[in-house]
Amino acid sequence: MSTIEIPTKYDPSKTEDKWYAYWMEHEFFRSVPDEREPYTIVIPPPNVTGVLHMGHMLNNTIQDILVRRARMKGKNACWLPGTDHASIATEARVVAKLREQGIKKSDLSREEFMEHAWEWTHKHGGIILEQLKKLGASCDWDRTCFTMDPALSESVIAVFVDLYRSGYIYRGIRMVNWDPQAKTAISDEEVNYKEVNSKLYYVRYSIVGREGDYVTIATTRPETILGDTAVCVNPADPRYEHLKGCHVVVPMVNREVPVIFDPYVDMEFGTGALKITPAHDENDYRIGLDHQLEIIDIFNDDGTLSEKAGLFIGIDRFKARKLAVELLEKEGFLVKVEDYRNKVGYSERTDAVIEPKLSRQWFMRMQELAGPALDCVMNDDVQLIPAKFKNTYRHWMENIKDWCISRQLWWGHRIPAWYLPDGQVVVSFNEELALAEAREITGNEGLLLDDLTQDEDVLDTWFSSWLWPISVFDGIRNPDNPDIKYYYPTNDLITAPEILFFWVARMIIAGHEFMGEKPFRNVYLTGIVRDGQRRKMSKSLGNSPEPLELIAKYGADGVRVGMLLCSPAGNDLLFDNSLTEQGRNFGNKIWNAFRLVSGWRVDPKREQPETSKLAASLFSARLNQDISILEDHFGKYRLSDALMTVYKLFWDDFSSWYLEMIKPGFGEPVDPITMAEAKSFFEKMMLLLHPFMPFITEEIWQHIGERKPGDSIMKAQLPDPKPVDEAWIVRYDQLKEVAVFIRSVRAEKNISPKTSLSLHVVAHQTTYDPTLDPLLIKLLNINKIAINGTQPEGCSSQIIRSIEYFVPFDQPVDVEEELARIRKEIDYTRGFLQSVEKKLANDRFLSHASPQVVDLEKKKWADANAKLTALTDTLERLLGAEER
RNA sequence: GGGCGCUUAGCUCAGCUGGUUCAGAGCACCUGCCUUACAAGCAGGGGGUCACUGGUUCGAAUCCAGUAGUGCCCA
Repeated sequence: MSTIEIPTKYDPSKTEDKWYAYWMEHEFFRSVPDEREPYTIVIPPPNVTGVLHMGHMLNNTIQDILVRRARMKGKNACWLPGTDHASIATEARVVAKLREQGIKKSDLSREEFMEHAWEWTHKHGGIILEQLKKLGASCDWDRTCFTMDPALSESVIAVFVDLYRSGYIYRGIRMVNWDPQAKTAISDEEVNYKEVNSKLYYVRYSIVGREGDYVTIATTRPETILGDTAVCVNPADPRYEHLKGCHVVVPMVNREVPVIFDPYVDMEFGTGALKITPAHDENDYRIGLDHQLEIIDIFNDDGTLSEKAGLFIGIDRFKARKLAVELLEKEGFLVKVEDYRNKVGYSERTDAVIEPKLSRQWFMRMQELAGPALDCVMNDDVQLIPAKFKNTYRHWMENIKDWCISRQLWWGHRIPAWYLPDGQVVVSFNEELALAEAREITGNEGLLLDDLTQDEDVLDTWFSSWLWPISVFDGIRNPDNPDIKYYYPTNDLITAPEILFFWVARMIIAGHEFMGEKPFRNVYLTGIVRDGQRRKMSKSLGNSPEPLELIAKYGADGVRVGMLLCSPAGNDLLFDNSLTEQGRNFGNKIWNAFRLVSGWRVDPKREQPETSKLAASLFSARLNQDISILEDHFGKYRLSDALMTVYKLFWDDFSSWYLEMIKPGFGEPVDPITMAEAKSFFEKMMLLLHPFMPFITEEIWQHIGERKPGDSIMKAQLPDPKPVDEAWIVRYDQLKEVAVFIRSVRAEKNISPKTSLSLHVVAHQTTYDPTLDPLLIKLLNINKIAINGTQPEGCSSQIIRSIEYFVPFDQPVDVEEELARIRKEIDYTRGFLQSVEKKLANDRFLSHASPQVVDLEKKKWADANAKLTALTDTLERLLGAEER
């Protein structure tokens, strides 16, 4: 093959789809339990409503790298994909879509609505997984799961029944975060608090029996005055001592309510008097319970005011706030209004302002279950990467609250609880079993299915995803099946720190509770993808590139490299297109190296030149060294560093050094041994790069050796780390330094690379190793190397590790400049030598420091001393030259 | 308000249990090159009081305390 046939630019669009189809066709992603060691990742299931965004790109690139690497290390790798039904988000989408068609949810029966929802899911649910294929994701697609698949749904119901029967699940009245738009309770974790500009209204309440006397309270929510059932002050507050036993009149509704005393009230805030609305504030509710206050719920489920409010009935809460302020002002109760900044909770799903609301919900007791889940993270049985998240994790687990698991929605797993006519509840796997149980507990054999009413609510989506690593292998229903026994516990979980608590922690809890074993060994927490201004990338901000367009422009390999270059674990990554550009450029570099090698003509009779033999020894040593470094980086999940290691290995050591060393002269053929070595090195590097850049490496791997149909780089084994020959590494580094010296001399003195130079070498207090001389001659256009001869006139010199190198040239030397440079170096070396001598003369250093450190200092002294001698020699020579 | 983390080159970050000439990498920048794989490239180069102050130590970017700035979690 000649270079003319291969284009000079690599075009990913010509290879990526082709190889993905090939991998699929040959089922290389498929995993079936066998005798090999398993390596398992379950995907964090994206929402069915979702489309691929930059966060997914990062997250799935990392998963694919780990899976592909494990596969190439001989493990039976299984990456299990799937999606999540996302109750609130999906239901909101479906409701919105129906509304567009003029259909109201309330006009539909539950069954009809579910049909629409399923239709929507079937149409859109798989999109994101299809997009992942463009990225090169090597998931076992045959195992794709959905949280509402029959098997997974049954698992969820079974777990609910089990936990109910063992007393962990209960029904209770609590203050919940109510989303009036979605008309459902949501969990604490789904509330985003944002700081907003609001107003603090000062309102006075007249005191019963004391005409003209008032107590003034401050509130940000004057509309909730309608639900006030007390005014509270701190018992230690002297300003309000006289109110003991008094009642006040709630403005607008003219309700008489007591003044109560509770140390909860902050005397510094506002006026020190607090209005109490037990139905609409968590703390007020608690105070209300303590003081046995009346509870008046003034809101409907949609956030409008209810009849209980007495005023503004049917009006939205924000509109009602305005009206309340107007009314208060008109009636003379409004004292003043101040600007105020406070934090307001918004629904993560609908962005509606959360309304704290009392309601009857299903809860799960968490404290006891959390114990093992906390321990296993603290003792690294489950390892968090980076470990800094252990602190946050502990803090949360030690203060864990009961989990509100019911949602007032239709889309999701309906709570398997049935109510009897007398209000009793039975929890069971299905209607029939529930009926049987109902008959048993009531003793009424005449009960019929129609007498039972199933709970209307569905379960929190996390109540199914917390089982994900188990239920995808059917471990809840069939704990002894071969899949769960083989793949569980999984190895790595790759996810975002944002869901450490409400997903990761709960999975760990579920793992211990239902499997008696952690669900995964390592949790790699990725950063958040941000733009250059550190803003989170989002659709609404419009600052996020469209992932598929990026892939089309730079290739999946380029995008993968770009994502990874800026993503140390746990750190946010500031994404910029220039990074993907760097990734694309790297692909092009690989491509052109391939063009070069594949363009060489082999002459089978040609002997291998000494230079190529040396080059192989050097590169082989470096390769082995980097393979070990890679092992280390992967072991610590430093994927960015791992990539950078291979990046530099390929670009610098392989392309810039090795290929230049073995490159045949223009028009000349290459010998068969060198060609074979070059191809073998190239192939090894494709293997090392494959997890990062699956497509280009497959393309080149297929061309660089003899392949049969069905062969793939995916099935090849990664090279194992071998002992590194340090002697070659030392020679290699010395060679590089000498080369840089000679090149900079050429650059400074404007000497063309075509002009041949001679090199003079003087070894100071050491022996010169001439092994690599042939390479110096070839790489740097040197015509001869003179060792320890007379020092030539008119030359540049440099000392590299006690060896002094001289490059003579025809032009006159600027002696003054040389002298200044040498003197500067002498000063520096003297200073350094002195600091070392000071250490060595210090008894306390000698007695405290370890022997290795002392030896090291002695060696530093010897090296510096040798260098100083050489520098002084040079100085004297230059001074001599100047005198003449 | 409580808890946790961070601050190293213009940018993004490494720097493991204090000890090489320890101050690093990539990108960006500057200079010179269309050298027969690659200008999506090649060669060379500049750039930092390791946030500040104090302490421990023979020795501190590294350990400790305080200060300032900044971020996250919880309330």
